Amino acid sequence: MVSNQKNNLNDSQQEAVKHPGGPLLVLAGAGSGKTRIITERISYLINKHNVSPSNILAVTFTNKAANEMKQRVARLVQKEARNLWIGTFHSTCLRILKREINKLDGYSRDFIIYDDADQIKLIKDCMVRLNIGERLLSPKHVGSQIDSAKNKGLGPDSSELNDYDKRVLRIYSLYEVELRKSNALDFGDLLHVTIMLFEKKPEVLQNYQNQFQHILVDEYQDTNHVQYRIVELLSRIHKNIFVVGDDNQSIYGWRGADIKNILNFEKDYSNTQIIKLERNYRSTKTILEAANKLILQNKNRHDKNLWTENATGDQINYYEARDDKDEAKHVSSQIGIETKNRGYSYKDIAIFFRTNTQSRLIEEELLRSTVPYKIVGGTEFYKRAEIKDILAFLKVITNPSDEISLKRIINVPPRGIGKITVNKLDEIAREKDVPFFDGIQLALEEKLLPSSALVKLEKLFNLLTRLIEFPEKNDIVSLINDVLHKTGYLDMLEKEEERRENIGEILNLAAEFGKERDKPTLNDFLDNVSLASDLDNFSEDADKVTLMTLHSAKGLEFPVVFIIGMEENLIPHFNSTRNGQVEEERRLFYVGITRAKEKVYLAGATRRMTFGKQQACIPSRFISELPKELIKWENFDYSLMDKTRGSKRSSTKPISRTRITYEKSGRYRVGQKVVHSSFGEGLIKKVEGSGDEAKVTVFFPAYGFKKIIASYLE
DNA sequence: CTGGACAAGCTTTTT
DNA sequence: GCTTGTCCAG
Repeated sequence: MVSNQKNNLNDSQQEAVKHPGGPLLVLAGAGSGKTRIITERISYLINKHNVSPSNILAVTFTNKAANEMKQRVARLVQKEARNLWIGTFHSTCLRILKREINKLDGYSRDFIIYDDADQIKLIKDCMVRLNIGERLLSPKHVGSQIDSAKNKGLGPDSSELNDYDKRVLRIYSLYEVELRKSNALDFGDLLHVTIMLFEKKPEVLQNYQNQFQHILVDEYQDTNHVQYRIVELLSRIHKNIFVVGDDNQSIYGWRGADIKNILNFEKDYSNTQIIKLERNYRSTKTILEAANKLILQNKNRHDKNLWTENATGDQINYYEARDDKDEAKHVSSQIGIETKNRGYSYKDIAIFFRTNTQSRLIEEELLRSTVPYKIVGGTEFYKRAEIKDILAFLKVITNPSDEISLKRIINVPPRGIGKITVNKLDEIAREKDVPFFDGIQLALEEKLLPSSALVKLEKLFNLLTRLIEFPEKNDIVSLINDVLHKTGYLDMLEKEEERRENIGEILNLAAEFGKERDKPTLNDFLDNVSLASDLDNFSEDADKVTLMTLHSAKGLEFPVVFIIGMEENLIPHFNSTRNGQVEEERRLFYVGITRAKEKVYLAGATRRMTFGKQQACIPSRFISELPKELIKWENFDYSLMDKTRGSKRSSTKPISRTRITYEKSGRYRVGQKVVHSSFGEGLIKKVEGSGDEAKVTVFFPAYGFKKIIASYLE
């Protein structure tokens, strides 16, 4: 938080904090003190209006934001802030379901949560059973279809899913049956089943409606339909719904977030008051002006005009790198300059990118130049095989019905139970209509398998039963240790230093969890882990450069921000240009720029390794949407004018390929009509160079003049 | 049944 | 370039 705002709220902010009640929409621009409004509002309600903390529900978008909010409120409030309901939609719904879900037929409170990897596995199993080949229908696609149905609150039998592929619907139906059998909920279920509960058990809904006298929602622009309904249902009695958001920062459309929720708020709630926060306390005038001009290109938005009294500050730097390696070197050397000559600490600096894979080269370069960094998200800790294995053991222990987890560990470490045995067990379980685990027991009792298999299965069965009977009074740490030793998992990792370290990390997590909770149960621990993400462990204390995706960057701020990969097909991402989601990509870039307090560095490359192949790239259209005078162009024309490089490169390539590109670029001449994948149809105005590196200047009616690498044109 | 060798497919973004 | 899946010899 910027110091000039530390103690005093401005008029609009005060108006929001002291809002008398009823629906309120706070349209808060980037850096206008959004989160602060919510914390101040909560403490105002508690301190000045004597509202009990347990009657307040505050929903945020990430666990990190929730934790931060809890801490800030705790500092402002005398009373027990612990009773506040602060969390993400998912964690809030989880909390409700853990108390109430048994009131719904077919659900029990000791359910476990399936993450998306578990979800995909289960979908694959279902597809095999339904004889639907993965070639015809990708499980991932099916998964996103199911998610999107759940985000709309639609079950597999819903008539509103008529336009869905029939096969997807059959998979969805079976998938639901299997989820119930495994006593598991997927991420979408946490919200979807909560709505079902509220609809089928009005008395449960009423309890919560009465309890939550005040509901506050942060990042309202990112709510999807189910989330919208949850909030709407819960606020019906007291109608004190206080939402804060910025439509310009809506970046989760792909997850079902509906920007209409914020655009139509005043239509949805009668007597809505709207307050706009347009003063930015974060960024320099330069950064803000660039961001404002950029977002002006979007049609679908509330009118806002962000302004600041901060200094003008430095120009925005744009560096056009030769290739992705050069880009990484540039970032790393600029970090060196900023820290050594300009007094910035490593923790003042962040590097944002569109896709997680982009981080690798940067990491390598930072390692080489010994710049300390931390990476948020990416190949997440919780996705590592050894972590998933241990968690699978724990899930089976707390919930033996969990088929996906049981199948994961049935032969880990290798104990001679292979595919054939598993398939037979599958058959047995399905024939007798019992969960997979009971199928094992049945096979043992009735000797339904060859004795060699039965011996191995019995060993495993006894091992698991012993672990399941592990007395509750023992803590989770010793349970994990027990799993590690008795299953032989630790022996298996004898030579795998890094994996053992990760195992150590999960032990630390369990120990910490044990300390935090009064009576920590295994099930709670697993819930906690399922909803946790790397983002939560992000700590501002360590003096390290932060690396993360543009999506994870939302809600954060840094004095110096680097955004890399400023190229067409990366931002806007390839998939978004075709689906007409360019506005959302623009908002994403907007989010990135507005994280910066003082300096913005943009970088893009003319060549980049994708799929293990060098690919030509052209600058992102968003670069040309920034006011030219605010930008310091570094190296911009370098790649276009450097002729030696072009000949050098083509000489290292196989002759046949060079010849082909020669012929291709030789096709182009001034006045010719060409088609580009992103810019559409255009007219050639100038041709420079030849071969692979030929540059063609093309006029596109919608985008103006562009210099393009010949091989990029159709 | 295991493990190694090879092929295929793949990349948005996250709770 | 990396990860996951498949095939085959042992």
